[in-house]
Amino acid sequence: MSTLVWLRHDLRLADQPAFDFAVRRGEPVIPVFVLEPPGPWAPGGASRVFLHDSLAALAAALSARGSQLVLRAGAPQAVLAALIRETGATALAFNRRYEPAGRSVDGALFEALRTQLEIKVFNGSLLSNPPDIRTGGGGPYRVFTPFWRTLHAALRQSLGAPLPAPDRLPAPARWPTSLSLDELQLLPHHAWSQGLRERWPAAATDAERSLARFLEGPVDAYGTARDFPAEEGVSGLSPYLHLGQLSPRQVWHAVHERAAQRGALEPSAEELSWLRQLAWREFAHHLLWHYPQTTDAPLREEFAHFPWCEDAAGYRAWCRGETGFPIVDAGMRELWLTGTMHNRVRMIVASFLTKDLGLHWLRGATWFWDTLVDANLANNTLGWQWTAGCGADAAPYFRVFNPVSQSEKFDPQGRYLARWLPALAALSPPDRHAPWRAPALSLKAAGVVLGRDYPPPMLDHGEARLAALARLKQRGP
DNA sequence: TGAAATGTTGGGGCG
DNA sequence: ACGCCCCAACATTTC
Repeated sequence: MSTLVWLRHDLRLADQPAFDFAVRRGEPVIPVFVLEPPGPWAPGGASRVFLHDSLAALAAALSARGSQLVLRAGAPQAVLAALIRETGATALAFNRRYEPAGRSVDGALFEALRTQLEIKVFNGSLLSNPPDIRTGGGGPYRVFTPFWRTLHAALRQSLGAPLPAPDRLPAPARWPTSLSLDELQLLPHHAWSQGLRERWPAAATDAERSLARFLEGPVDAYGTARDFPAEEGVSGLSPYLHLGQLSPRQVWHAVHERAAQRGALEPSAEELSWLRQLAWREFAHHLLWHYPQTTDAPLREEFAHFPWCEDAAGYRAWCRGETGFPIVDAGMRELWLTGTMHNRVRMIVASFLTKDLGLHWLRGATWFWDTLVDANLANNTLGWQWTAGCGADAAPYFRVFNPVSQSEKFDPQGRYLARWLPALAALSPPDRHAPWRAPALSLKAAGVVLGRDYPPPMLDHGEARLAALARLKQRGP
């Protein structure tokens, strides 16, 4: 007699509906993580590293509460069926996941095992269950703003307080065998991952600390500061929201608590502009739930046969941060070194890939998938389709970012550029945005030789923009 | 959650 | 005083 809790994107103890159910049930609780065989959109390199550290942190938190984390590998249905036999478990609890591959695994597993034991499925990673948010006509939303209005109204009605973490988890008399964390082989053999491991400590307490820091002050300037990648203007919570060190409900609740503490009935405009970003995450999952094919296919039909370019050398330069456009290269190097990129810069590099280089948005999505610590299929899909213009509520086709003016506008002091492109740090801030335009004397004084210390621009943005507009204009059936 | 081209306005220099 | 040009600053349109 025991309860299995199958963990996936909910690696925490607080506000964890599956754990809450299991503890209330009063029988021994066996937390288990199953490393699944690779399939489409299986976690990429950076995600696996973060998963490794996250599992280690969760195991530590569990053992501090008299429990353990059981690690297994294989197809979940077979693995859990075996575990049920070994432990005599009478119930299985887990929190829903929303990406297509996970849904089909979970659905088949539910049907196969439901006759053997009680199975409870909860919502642990979203503020709302996708099928519950509907337009007046009963269909899914495809535009963000009306989605946000409806979601906000629904949460005002029904979102409860987060569940407390259990003090202790009742342990079974005998623990089932577990693989060691190293046996999951989530870490690469080379040393690349050290930077991102330092940048992203993986415990739930680390996530809570980040949230607290953000609510300490930065949230009050979020609306404008969030656009400046050199500032500490964003929360940096996305990896934790992805693996579940923090639940969106905890975040929502913390903001409302903050407002209540100063006697306000509603969050401030700045606080709301941040919660709005959390709603974009909801919207992405809502779309992926209703349009599961969009991980690989454009949501808008007229893009099905779009003439994307082939440019292997261009793609390589983009990936490596060697395009010669500093804001693009700085972002791509931040990504490689830390496993994240500031959101403003994500839009700029994505526009460069899909518009200036004309490459298929899936090329970008795939690279992000492998390198982002916060890689999340719903967010990644929405973001790339939005930029490419083929998604829901997408950027109009003519919206092409100018990498130089964006850099001048959002990194006016060139501090972000200098941080990630040390070769340009000796240039005066105005010269960093477009070093090929800098006076020869300035380059000389800074000891910068284009082509040696930093590449010349790989294309002419003005021409690339016109070519992109021409391709986009004549798209369609 | 763009940018560039084009249009409009108004101040100032100047003959 | 007046008309003319230039151009910055801002607004509108177009891609």
